[in-house]
Amino acid sequence: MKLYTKAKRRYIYGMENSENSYPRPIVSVDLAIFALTAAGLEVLLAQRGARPFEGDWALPGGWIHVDEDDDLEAAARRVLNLKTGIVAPYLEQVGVSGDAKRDPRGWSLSVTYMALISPDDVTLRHGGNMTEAAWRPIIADGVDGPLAFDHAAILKTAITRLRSKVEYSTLPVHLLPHAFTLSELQMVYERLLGRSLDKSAFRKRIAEVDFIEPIEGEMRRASNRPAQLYRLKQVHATVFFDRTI
Amino acid sequence: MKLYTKAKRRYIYGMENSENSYPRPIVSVDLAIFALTAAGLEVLLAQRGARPFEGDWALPGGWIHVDEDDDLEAAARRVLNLKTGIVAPYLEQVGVSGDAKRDPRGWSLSVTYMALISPDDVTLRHGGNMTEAAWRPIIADGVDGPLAFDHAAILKTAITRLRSKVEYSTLPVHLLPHAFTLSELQMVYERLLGRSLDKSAFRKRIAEVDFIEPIEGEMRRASNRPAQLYRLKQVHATVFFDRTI
DNA sequence: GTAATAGTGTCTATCAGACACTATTCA
DNA sequence: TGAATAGTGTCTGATAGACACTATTAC
Repeated sequence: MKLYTKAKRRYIYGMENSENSYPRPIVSVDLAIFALTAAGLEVLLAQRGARPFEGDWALPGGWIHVDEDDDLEAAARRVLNLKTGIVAPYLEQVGVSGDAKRDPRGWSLSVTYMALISPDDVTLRHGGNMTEAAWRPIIADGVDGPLAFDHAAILKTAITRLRSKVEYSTLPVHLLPHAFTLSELQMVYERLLGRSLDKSAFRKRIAEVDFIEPIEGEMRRASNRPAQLYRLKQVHATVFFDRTI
Repeated sequence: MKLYTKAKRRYIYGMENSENSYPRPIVSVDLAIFALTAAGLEVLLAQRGARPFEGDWALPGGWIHVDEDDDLEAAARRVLNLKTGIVAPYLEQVGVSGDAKRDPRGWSLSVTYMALISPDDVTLRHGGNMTEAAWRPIIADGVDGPLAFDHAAILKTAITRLRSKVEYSTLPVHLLPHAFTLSELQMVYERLLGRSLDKSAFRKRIAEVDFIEPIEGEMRRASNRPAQLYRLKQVHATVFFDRTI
């Protein structure tokens, strides 16, 4: 899709410093929202209600509202809240995808954020240019079936990022609700990694990075020994181990 | 800088699916180009020859040329070649910075790439909207003196990314020329980390990740025992250690 | 008491790093 | 031979992980 001839582009280029009339790419913010449910790791997808790719599934996203969003992260948080009702989850920029062909409307950018949420906290919403939203299980490096735009590639990048951080960081804690036990935290790691961990070694590792604290007097009770409930010490500090969990 | 009233924006929003006439942010591609010289780790800066921030120093960058650049990385490579003459160095997307205020011309995005190059390979060039280019030493988390836009923050992110990868990956090899000795590679790590490494342990680590190979028959000669020269096995495969180097 | 899970202690095989050693060139 | 750096071997203190143990609740 060639909007300008080279000569025309050069002319505009010469003006860029005064008025910046250089042709601008389209920019959207898209989210890979992950949750760990009974079915395993899942991602939230939205069915598109408008062209292009009408009826196809895609990562939920939207345009930047230049008069409303202070910055990129604010735009991502707005989209997240619009789709899930969640206000303050873990949100991390994954990267940008941009080329001439990913969107038939022209040269476009997608700024991708990854969100980790607890399924308990979500209220799915839809509207705007999406007709439906649904959780879809992660299989291998993506989901079953095609996605709109280059969202399959974007999702793969986000999954890779998530998996690599599971091995080396405290990031998975954001998939749990506010209060959780050490056994629950260990299970999150085990399910994401697909292997079992030694309880003693796991607790040693968690203790030495010191990112959670017991909630005084609060216990998870069942028909066995009660378990201490923990919470994050500081919500936004992801700690990295110097080796595998 | 409010270009549209809320009502106006909503009207345009309604059209987005047919013609995407939603207001678009400005997008630039900026580079943090690192090299390890006699003076230490340095970054290439360009002095701006046009408003805004005329005369200030900035990361070299440019606009996306929608009729010329196939994708974001192509745009970054074009800018890199324009400034340094280098064709195929290590290039990695660091992230996007975007908000309403970083550029006085309006809501803008900067897609940042980090490049690692060998100082031997560079031929500095300037022209276009930059008057001069210069290598500036990295001090702590940035350079001495202010930078245009939010480039100081962007540079800080790139430096952090580089430092974290030095500890855990084979990435520093890209700061060396095509052929290098193991002692030279170790020195690169030592200078970047600011601490000395044990030769035996270092070589064990390098050997086990298997990313370089000896160049048959080629040796670095001086007035001592000659050293085997090595090269990267596959240029674009950065290997990660499962612990600190 | 039993069942079930929480939480802790100990022992060992492994290995990263310290250090010393040998190798190979030039002058 | 001496100087200088390349390259290798060995030993040990630290520790990750295996495994067994104790603790505390419901019933």
